Amino acid sequence: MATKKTTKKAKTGGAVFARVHALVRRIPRGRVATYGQLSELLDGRLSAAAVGWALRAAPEALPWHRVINARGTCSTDAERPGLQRALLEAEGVAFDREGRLDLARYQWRPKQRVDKP
DNA sequence: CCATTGACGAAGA
DNA sequence: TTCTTCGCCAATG
Repeated sequence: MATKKTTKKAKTGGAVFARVHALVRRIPRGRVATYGQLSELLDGRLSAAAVGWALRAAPEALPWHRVINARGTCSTDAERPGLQRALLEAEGVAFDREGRLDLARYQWRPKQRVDKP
């Protein structure tokens, strides 16, 4: 290997969005996932920020509203005020008065049950 | 190719 | 607990 300028460690040729897309689609209705969680499910090669980038450029067909930050708040409030919260509430997710939800209760758990007493 | 940004996360104050 | 700082990777100009 002689010329190695572009660090293509992982098929970054636009496959980033495709990967995130496939993962977000697996999130069941009434459940949410954090950016960091998605990054870990993606082998942790992508950072949470990278996941956010893919979602921001994602089509409307993608249920991005099920993806929130680690604080349990909607980061999209700047671009889509109230939209993400409304969509989640329609799926049975309850929000706090400060616009936050209980991650321990609504965070999607792949491969395991998600019911908390 | 370099610099800046961004819907993030973790750690420190 | 909240706010700030730094680091993360990818996309854009």
